[in-house]
Amino acid sequence: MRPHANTLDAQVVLEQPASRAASLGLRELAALLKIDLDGVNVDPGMTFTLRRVQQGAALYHAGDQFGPIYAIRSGTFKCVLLDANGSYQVLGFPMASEVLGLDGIEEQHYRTEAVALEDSEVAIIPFPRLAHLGGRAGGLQQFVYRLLSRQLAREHMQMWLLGSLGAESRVAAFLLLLGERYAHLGYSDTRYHLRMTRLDLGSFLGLTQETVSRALSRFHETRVIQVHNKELKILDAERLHQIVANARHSG
Amino acid sequence: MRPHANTLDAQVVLEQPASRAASLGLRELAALLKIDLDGVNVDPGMTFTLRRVQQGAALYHAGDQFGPIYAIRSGTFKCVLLDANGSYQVLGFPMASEVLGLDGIEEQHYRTEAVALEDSEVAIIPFPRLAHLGGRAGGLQQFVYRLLSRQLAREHMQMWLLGSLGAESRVAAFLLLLGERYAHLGYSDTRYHLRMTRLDLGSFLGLTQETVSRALSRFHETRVIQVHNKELKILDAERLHQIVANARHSG
DNA sequence: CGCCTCGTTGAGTTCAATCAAAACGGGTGG
DNA sequence: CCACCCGTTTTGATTGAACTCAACGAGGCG
Repeated sequence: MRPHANTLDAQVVLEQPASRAASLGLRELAALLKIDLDGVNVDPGMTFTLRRVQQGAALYHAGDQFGPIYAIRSGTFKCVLLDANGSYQVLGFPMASEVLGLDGIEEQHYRTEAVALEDSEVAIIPFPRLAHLGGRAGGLQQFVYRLLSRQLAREHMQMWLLGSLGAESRVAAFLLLLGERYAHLGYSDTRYHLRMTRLDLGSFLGLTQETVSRALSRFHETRVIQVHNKELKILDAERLHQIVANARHSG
Repeated sequence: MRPHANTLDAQVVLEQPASRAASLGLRELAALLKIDLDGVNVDPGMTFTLRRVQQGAALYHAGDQFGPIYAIRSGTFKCVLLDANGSYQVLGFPMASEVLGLDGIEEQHYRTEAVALEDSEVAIIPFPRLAHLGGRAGGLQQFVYRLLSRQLAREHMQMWLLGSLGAESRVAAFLLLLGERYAHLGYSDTRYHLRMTRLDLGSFLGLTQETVSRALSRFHETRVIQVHNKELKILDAERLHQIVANARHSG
């Protein structure tokens, strides 16, 4: 109908015998994801169930118990991070050959919501089962999975920060997050050393060094923080949280 | 000297007998990374070498052959994405208990540069060796590693886009990237369907729907693209690339 | 047909970048 | 110890880009 088709047509599967219609072999999955399995001994009998998702439906919701991850066979999704107060940040538009649900590994529940933008089809990859395979090295493998997942979650927060906060809110959020990280290491969360220059901080926050400096000065004047060079002390964490909540385009 | 110390002091290691000074056991590493290994059978003899990095030195450079990943034992780093034309984007400031180098797995070379912001210490995790463990399930494991790594690389690009491009550049970059993704799936890279609303696109790009719409209209007027609702055609990809190069604060 | 969401366009305003210059701080060498 | 230099930080004035508010047009669906 349209002059150009943009979906991997579901017919491909539908027209196959019914017995094969609802699953995918490991090699097919690897081909779909463009991952090379040469030299690896794989169980040829391993199959992955397919699942249809119609337009507007969510594959999983934020906060759902972590289960499988999903390889997209056809269609398009949007991945959305939902803020507490109802605002939302789109993190990406995964399409065929990409994977959904990876960010849930560490916390054991999905952190985002995946909504189909058109009728789509995904292969279900039972991640938990996968992770328990691999005998002696199994522990190490999970190790790394979690590290990677953690990193993903961190970057999602960063995208949220860059995508939906104004300049002062970004600086405020950064100060609070850095405090949390120091607290996690056993240090004070209200008094610490900024180890980076204003320029680096600006680059990280998507701001110029002047804007960063001005934000810090303003916070200092209003007694929210106390800052001298790289030495920083948070005086009113509550106010910082309020400033973060005053996002720019977030209602 | 300072009223509050913010570094995990290197003395902790230095003061131990020399034979133990330069390495870390698996359980210690897990503790450092705050990862639970309970119930997992681990090789207690497995150790990880420590490495010092002094302030200003790079642990690895962008483009280096991928080797180990690094767990930070003490200190602070900055992770920098270097653009072709010299501009740079800071992706994060990893500290103790976090991990460096994960984004290199998929492409087999590090995509970022990790510079120490203070004298620091890292544990070397020989990732390639790790990935080859795990017999029958080894293939699947690598499978997932790559997926995660890919995702990380994608989000780094997104952070670069949000952090250092102006509104029109963001839209232009998005259109080109989407074209590449469609090309990767075997479709036209110059003519495709936008499956998301302007609102979602705006959220993703850190812009309002109006700004997105205006950018598209402008591109349409100047014959760079042709757009009607969600139907899109790129007429002058070269010009789009130029627009992306005209970043806002980029060097 | 009427409703509703989505998209476009315009006018006015705000916020952060830019340009410019001065103050500061740490390090070096006289 | 002081003078100097460098990179960093701060502050000010101005500009411009993107947001906001508001209205209208177009398409989809019951």
